Order: sequence, then structure tokens, then C-alpha cells
Amino acid sequence: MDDKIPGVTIRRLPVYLRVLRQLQTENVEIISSAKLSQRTGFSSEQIRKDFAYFGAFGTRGVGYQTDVLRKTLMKILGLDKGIGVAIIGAGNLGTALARYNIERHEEIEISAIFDNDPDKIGTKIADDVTVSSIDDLEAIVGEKDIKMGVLTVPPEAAQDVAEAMVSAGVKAFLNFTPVKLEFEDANPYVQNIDLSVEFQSLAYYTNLDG
Amino acid sequence: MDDKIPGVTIRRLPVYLRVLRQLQTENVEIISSAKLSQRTGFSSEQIRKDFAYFGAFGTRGVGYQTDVLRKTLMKILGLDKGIGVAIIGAGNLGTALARYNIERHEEIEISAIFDNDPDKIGTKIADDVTVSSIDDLEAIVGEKDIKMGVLTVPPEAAQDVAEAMVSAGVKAFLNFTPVKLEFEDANPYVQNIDLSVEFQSLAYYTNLDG
DNA sequence: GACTGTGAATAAGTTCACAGCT
DNA sequence: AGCTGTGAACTTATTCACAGTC
Repeated sequence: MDDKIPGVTIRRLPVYLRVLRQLQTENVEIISSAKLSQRTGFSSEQIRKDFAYFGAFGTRGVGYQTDVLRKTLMKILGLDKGIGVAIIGAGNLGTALARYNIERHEEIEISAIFDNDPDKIGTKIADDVTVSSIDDLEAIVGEKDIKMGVLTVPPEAAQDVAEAMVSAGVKAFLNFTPVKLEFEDANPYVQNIDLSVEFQSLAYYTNLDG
Repeated sequence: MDDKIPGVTIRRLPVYLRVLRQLQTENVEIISSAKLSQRTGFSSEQIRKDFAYFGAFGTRGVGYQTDVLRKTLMKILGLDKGIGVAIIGAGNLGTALARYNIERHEEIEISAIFDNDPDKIGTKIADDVTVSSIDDLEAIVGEKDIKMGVLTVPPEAAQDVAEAMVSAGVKAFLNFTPVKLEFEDANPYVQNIDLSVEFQSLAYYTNLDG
């Protein structure tokens, strides 16, 4: 039941989760891969393959129970227990992400946001989120058992901050800086989101006919 | 020279551009695919393959001229001429992106930002960027010849806004909403960035050893 | 009859390996 | 000798097609 799940599959799970939440508000108790296909845009075969990685939990001739499916996917992603996140860099993007995230994800909690600007430290970004000094990074990350870091610092600070976080126990990063992070002993998971890449690559398609 | 370039290659071009800009400030005039590999993290074969899509412009035994390469890549992406972008939704994320982008990309200019909140309309987000009413969307997009749209609106508004933009001439979207956009006649390019997917899928990796 | 689960076929992208210039 | 350009091998992901279950 736990043979190396491809990253592409993992990244589809939150989409399934979103649809399943919707379906539950609509009181839909059973759903077929074909219907899920309509709602997600993924092919029905792909959906069945994805679910099969976690063992078969559909019923042939019937479909999947939305409730069971949702709970299973939550558990696989580890969203059944709360996850603490720290955002490093309380600039435009960091602040926006803190607020954005708090609105949407109960399971993923912004536990702290850090900056090195004295004017920002102590500022309240959102309910329950106040900017801490980056000097307290390791202490707070350890204390609050933070496992996930979001990097929205200037590029030159990224590598150092990331290393400090890893030694404090962070296992995974959302890296919004254009820096290719490298680690010696530890091997945290790094998901890069490079907004320059998004904007500039999109330019290519504005010149094409479609 | 122009046989269907894979999307993955297009998305690597901005990374090459960033490195090439750095190299030029360091006065490096010639660069090998091996050196580019070190700086980008992509394999040297991959880099050569990518460049080969646009015709061979390296010199065997020598390498690539940074200046020629940079100009070629800029041209392929269409960054040699300015590109107008509109952001729809002046919330946390939209505002952050407007400011973020203005700092970094001269070639990609935020030409307008729209919202439907009367309190926001007329507000200055950054130098030269003031929030316009969404009622003026089509007029302004047409007038300023905007080709790229960034959607940071609430999900329920996304489809309508996108359609209005397409009829005004927008060719490509950066879609930060979780909505699967669909179009009838036109076929704009849509790049989805789903922050919920990023956060939730990352949770999976915080539970793994690596 | 409806829908899942899965091997087999295909497609897309990456790495290998080496011939070909300079 | 050094480095590009590229066909061939390989790897990864998706789609096809159908047997199996309810």
C-alpha cells in the first residue's frame, strides 16, 4: 500500500480534496471516477490510478464513498493533524501569503512569521500572527514544532535562513526565492515557486495563436 | 527552427535568462553548457537540447556567447518588446504581485489592476499603478493593449472575468484561483498556480524522512 | 449495466553516448 | 582537447482497453 507515490499524484490530492469537500456540502455520498473527472479535469483512469496507490477503496460498479475518500486523502497528506508553518520574510508576498492562508486552510496553520526589519517586528499581520525577529527563528521553530517553511526573503538571505530552519526541525520548504537551495546532511523537500518564471514564460504564449 | 517547443523548455528559459544577466554583470562573455548546468541545476545535455530547439547558436569546442544567447532567449519569449499585464483583484495577493512584479521585471509591466470594491478603486498600489473599477476592464485592456491577465479574484468571479478579458484581447492568464477555466471560441493559454495545492501537497513531505 | 482496478501501449521528457566542429 | 548537437536508450507519466466485481 505504500510503494513510492509519484509527486504528480501527491499534487493532485489537494484538488480531489477540494472537490470532495464541495460534494459533501452537496450531500453527495458516492462519486464515480468519471464524475470526479468532470470536476477536476483529470482523466478518470488517472484518478483511479492515483487512488490505487493507496490501496483499493472504491466499490466496483458503484464508485467511491466521498467521506471515506476524503478522510483517506487527508490522512495521506498528513492533514488530519495540524501542521505548523513559518513564513520567513514579512514583505508584500510573505504578508499576503500569511493572510491568504489563514483564510483558507484550517489544517495548515501559520504559526509564525519572521523578519529582520525592526519596524516590522511586533506588527500584527493577521489575527494571532505577529511578526517575530529572525533572531528568534530557531527557538520559535523548535518550540512550536514547525515543520514547514515558506521563504519570501531576498535571494541573498535564502540559503542561510533555510539552513537555520532545517537545524531547527523544518522538513519541507515552499521557496519563493529564485535560489537553488542546497543542503549538506539533511535532505528537506523543496518546492520552488518562481514567479519570475511564471510571468516571463507566460509572455511566450501571448505571442502565439491558440 | 520553430518546431513546437515543449512547455517545460519554455519554463526553463527565464532561468537561463536570470543566469545570463548575472554572467553579463560579471563580464563573462562565453559560457559552456556545463557551467550553465552548475548555475541552473539543469543537466548540460538538457540545456543543449533546449537551445537546439531555436537553432544551433553555440560554437563547438567553445560554448555560447552570453550576449547572443540572452538576446535570443529574450526574443523567443517575446520580452524584447514590452508586455502589458492586468491584475484582476486588488486583495492581498493581487496587491503583493503588483508590487513584487514592479520591483523585478522591467519588460513585463503591470499596466492596470482592477477591483470591484469602491473603497479600493482609486487607491494607489505602487508608483504608476492605481486600482481601476472592474467596470472599465474591457475598455482599459483594449486601450492599453494588455495581453496578459493575472487572476486573483474570488473563485466565483474567475470565469466571467476571464471571458471578459479574452474578448478584450488577452491571450494568456496566470490563474491563482482554483477554478478550471473553460473557453468556447478562443483558446487562451492558462497557467494555473494553486497555492492550496502547494501548501497541502507540501504537508505530505513533512512526514517523510529524506 | 455500471464502475473499479490494472496490465499493456503510448507519449513526453531526460540522460546517455558519441560523432563532428573549432 | 574541449564543447556542441543529436540519435538512441531509458525513465516517467498518461491513456487505452478490458477483465473483474457489485
